[in-house]
Amino acid sequence: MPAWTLEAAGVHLRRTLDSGQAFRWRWETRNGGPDVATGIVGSHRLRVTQDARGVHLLAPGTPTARDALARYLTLPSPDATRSGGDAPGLHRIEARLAADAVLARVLPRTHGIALLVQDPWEVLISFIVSQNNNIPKITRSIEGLARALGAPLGDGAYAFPSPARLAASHPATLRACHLGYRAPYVREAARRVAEGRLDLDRLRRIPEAEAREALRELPGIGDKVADCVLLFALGHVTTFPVDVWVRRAVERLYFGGRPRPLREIRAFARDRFGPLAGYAQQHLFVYARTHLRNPRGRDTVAVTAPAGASGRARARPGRSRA
DNA sequence: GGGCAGGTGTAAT
DNA sequence: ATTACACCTGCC
Repeated sequence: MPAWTLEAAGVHLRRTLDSGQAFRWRWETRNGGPDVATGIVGSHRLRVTQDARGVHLLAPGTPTARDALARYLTLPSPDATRSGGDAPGLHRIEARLAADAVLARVLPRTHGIALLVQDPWEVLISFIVSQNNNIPKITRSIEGLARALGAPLGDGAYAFPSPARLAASHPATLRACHLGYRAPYVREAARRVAEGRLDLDRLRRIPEAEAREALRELPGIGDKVADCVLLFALGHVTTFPVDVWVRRAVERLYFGGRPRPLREIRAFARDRFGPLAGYAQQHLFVYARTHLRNPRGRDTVAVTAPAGASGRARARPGRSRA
């Protein structure tokens, strides 16, 4: 009962936390009640759930934990970008997205995805680890880093390690986290941040393109990882990271399944979605993960079919992620 | 067991 | 300026 509640209008908590932005949330299913998620945000181990009234923070009940959750779930706005002003809210954002005929058919299956406001340092390392990798293994590597180098938070939870701790870590420690060839990338990023050669907070305040360039200076960071950091942590919500899933979705839903060069997909997204590109990307990603798992499938009809034919889900059962 | 997974760097045109 | 290939590792 001592839950503190956040209205979070229009947010689908589970979809949001499972939408590939964050790697530190675990769900437990409870029969008889709503599912509960436990996640590490900064130095807090948060337990949250959602019902019709909103998102409830079950524990801990401290003011700092509340602040951390509130900030985490504050929608980065494409309009008010860095000048303050009114945030549009998720309903309004999705209404605007639905002006796109394809997204209008995607949204019924993906609505409620919020962009989180995460710690840039954690996101940087997490997405370096994500390259040419899969989600379960990324999750284990991040968990391993936290366990080995992060501050203990109680109940077997550990904060994400600081740049200094990671920079000073022993190679064997990183090896035990199964980073593979990404280990040197992680180490170098940690060094640069720890030594102040890369100022992540500064990247919030400069134009997206400049921030991207700065991130790409780091070894092991290309457009995709840089874009993820810009979008998921630095408030540059017009960014459109293109991974294999988003690429698949765009090719399938907008280009009749024809392969397109990466640069074309990026340009297409800019033109088509403008300031809402970041949100559009999340919906396309989640849609692809749940409905386009078969690389050669023909499930484009589910979304691109004429108006009368929509409605019934055409998706195969498919695996859902752990 | 070769191929693939939320890419990137490098060496070839 | 594009295109191919290798790469840690775990899983099928």
